[in-house]
Amino acid sequence: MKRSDRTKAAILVAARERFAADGYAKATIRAIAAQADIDPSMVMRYFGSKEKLLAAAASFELELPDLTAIRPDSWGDVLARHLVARWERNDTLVALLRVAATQDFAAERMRTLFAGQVAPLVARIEPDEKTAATRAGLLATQMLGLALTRYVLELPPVVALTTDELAAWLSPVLQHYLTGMVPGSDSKE
Amino acid sequence: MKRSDRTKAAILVAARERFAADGYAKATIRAIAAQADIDPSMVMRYFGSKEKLLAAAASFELELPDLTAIRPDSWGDVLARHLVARWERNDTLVALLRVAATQDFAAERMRTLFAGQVAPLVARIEPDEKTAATRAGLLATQMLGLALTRYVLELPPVVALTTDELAAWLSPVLQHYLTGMVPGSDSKE
DNA sequence: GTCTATAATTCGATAGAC
DNA sequence: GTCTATCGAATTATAGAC
Repeated sequence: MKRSDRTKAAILVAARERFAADGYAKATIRAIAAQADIDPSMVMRYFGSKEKLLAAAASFELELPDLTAIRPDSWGDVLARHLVARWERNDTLVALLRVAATQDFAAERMRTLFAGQVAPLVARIEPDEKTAATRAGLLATQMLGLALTRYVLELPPVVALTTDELAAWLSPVLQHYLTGMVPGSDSKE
Repeated sequence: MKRSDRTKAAILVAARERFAADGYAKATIRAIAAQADIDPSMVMRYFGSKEKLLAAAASFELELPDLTAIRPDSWGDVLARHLVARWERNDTLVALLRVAATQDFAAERMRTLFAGQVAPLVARIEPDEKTAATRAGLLATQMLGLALTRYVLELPPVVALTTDELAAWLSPVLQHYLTGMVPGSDSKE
């Protein structure tokens, strides 16, 4: 374990915090370096550019549960609990979300993350390809909407909820998106 | 109707478009002025500062329907149709949402808009004050999540949905947040 | 009312000493 | 590896000519 590795790790931690708190433009390399207590030029030396620094700092795995190993009627419940727990105080997610609101390359990264991790999960339980993509997209509207209102906009009533209450409210919604009838054929899940 | 009024209106239109497309930092006064085909100094003359320009450009009414005039079991449906229709191609909303992701004063504005327009709507159909605030907050997670994924992140499956399909999917979710049982007392709506 | 010129900052990135 | 110094570019905002 070299000294440089520890320095790089410290930079990444500070970068996540600054990007998550301030977004891309306001999170300056100078501010990130100051928080990591190193020289700003070291950031450039190790990561090449600000954009590459963000790419390194905002890379992560959702580590979604395998729904095929679970009873279908508890999919929403399991997924809600998992995501709420996994996202609580997660600078990496908030950093990516905040930056993606203004930087195209970060939004593209978010789309890639969605296509690579959320869509495949749903594809394994929904045979129709187009329907699977739709269900995954709807899941994203609710989950990213939660992250946005709770961690970025910080709407008071959303912040006030406990993770247990959140999971309880979200569970039937995710279940609806995963198993609900597709509009056109009318019925209820 | 003075020339100056037309100029101000043109600036506001251009500002909404630039803020909605680029966020706060990248939407420069120069770029906004160029799009409105006027001199950058005129923007300062009329609005004083960039922050005041955003405040003027991102002010709007949600014009939510009065749910007390509607049968309770169609609340979700009416609200879903209304919001989906009202938000389609709405630069003002997207501008505020995008800027709120990085600028504290815009996030505060979003919280004010929520507290002033969404919360009161729910308060009229939910007697318990705390529960009403929670329901309103949950509504916001889904509706702002839709705006985020469809208009800002542009997740392909979410963009691909028609407004009718969207309303059909969202309707039971909004109904759940408006009328569903509060976690703790278990039952279904 | 409109525009030019520029002040005052700030930032990402680079060059090079040690 | 680490730091100083600085370049070049871009920004908001202002002062003032016409």
